[in-house]
Amino acid sequence: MERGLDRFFDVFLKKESVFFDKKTLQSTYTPETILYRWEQTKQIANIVAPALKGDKPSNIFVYGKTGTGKTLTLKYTTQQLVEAANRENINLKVIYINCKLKRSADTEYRLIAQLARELGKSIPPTGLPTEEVYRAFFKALNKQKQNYIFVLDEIDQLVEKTGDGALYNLTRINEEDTNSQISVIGISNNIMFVDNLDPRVRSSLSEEGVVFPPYNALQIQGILRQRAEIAFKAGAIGGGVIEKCAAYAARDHGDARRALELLRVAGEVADRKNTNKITIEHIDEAEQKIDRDRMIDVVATQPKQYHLVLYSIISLQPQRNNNIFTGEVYEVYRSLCNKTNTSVLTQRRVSDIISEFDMLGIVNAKVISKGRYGRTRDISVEIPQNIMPRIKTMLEDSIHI
DNA sequence: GTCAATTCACATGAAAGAGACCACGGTCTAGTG
DNA sequence: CTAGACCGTGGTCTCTTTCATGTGAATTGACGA
Repeated sequence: MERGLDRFFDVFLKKESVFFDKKTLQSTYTPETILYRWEQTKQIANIVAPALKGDKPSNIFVYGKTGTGKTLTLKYTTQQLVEAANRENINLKVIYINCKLKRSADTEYRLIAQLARELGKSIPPTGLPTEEVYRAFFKALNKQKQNYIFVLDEIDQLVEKTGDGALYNLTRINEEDTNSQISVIGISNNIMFVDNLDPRVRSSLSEEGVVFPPYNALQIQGILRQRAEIAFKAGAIGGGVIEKCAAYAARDHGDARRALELLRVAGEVADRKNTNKITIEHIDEAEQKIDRDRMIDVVATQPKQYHLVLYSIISLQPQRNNNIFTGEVYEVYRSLCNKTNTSVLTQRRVSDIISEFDMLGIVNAKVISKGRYGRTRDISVEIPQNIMPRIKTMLEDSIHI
């Protein structure tokens, strides 16, 4: 036994890998040059440049689908700006905040608390009135004369969840008598969200707008090549591999992040198969693997009640051949709850849970009208057959059947 | 046969409640000089 | 006298319930041809 494991590790260590340095394929990696985004970089630089003279730059609204380089470009541009400001001895601070991160900045309280923390205040995660946090925040702003740029990533998430109150207050700070001036750069991948904004917030936030169009297939190829040069050993990429990765991603609204992930996983697949060249087949496999892993992960991290609902849907699937209605799901769910001694949620809630599964892509739930026989959701399961057994046992484990 | 009214089975929205978690200020207690 | 334990109040946040309102087409039933 021990000998066998010895050999295993030996083999593992000696095993050739197609990778040279994987990190360039990770989404956190910042390349030295950002491809195909010169136009946007220039625009943003132009808008924020007045900060170097101590003026307040206009607020910016940045829009673009996921994986179009928004965050990357913005981080790069603001970093350059800060460096320039330091050279000129200008007081300028850029604070980047991602509003989507759970328990970090996804509510008004947490956003302001996070900002205040960045300014050196220590704010408890909860327990204080929001006003109190605002006071602390303003005090920190006023402590010294300084210009701030707040970059709020995924700002649409914040507004969707908690309204535009925080933005309203932020954009109004300059009207008040403060030592510091602040500019807000809002990043969103949803254009429609500005429509639901208070008109004052909207006009103030979108003083300037910058749009990040999706990459086309050729551009994605360029990006992949740039990264692959460092990520893989020479000759590790078979013919047509880059092209195929790019094609997959371009089909899906030009998401470069997806393309990079695809390439990385394809490399891992190749490694596992002990080949030293990535081929087109590996990409197909990688694509499936990504989808499967993602779905398994999503299901696994749902809470128990969700598992009960999903299990109800899945157990209805064979007999009803994918024409499952909310009422039926609820019936099964209720008896399941009784069987497993779990508290029963209302149908209202279960209805919401089902639509959340829909959004996660685990089921497809379309609202249909059956005329005289009412309105309901037409639910069908979207879990691929080859991972169904795993999902099922996972659910059964979770709900103790 | 045609057309408007009816009706079903939920969907969808808004508001409020429950419970977990937490800060703050005041009061109590025990230890110290 | 003071530091720390303890408690009540009031705050946020998530998940949930309650109450109210909306909705689209199959069905129904009145009507006229």
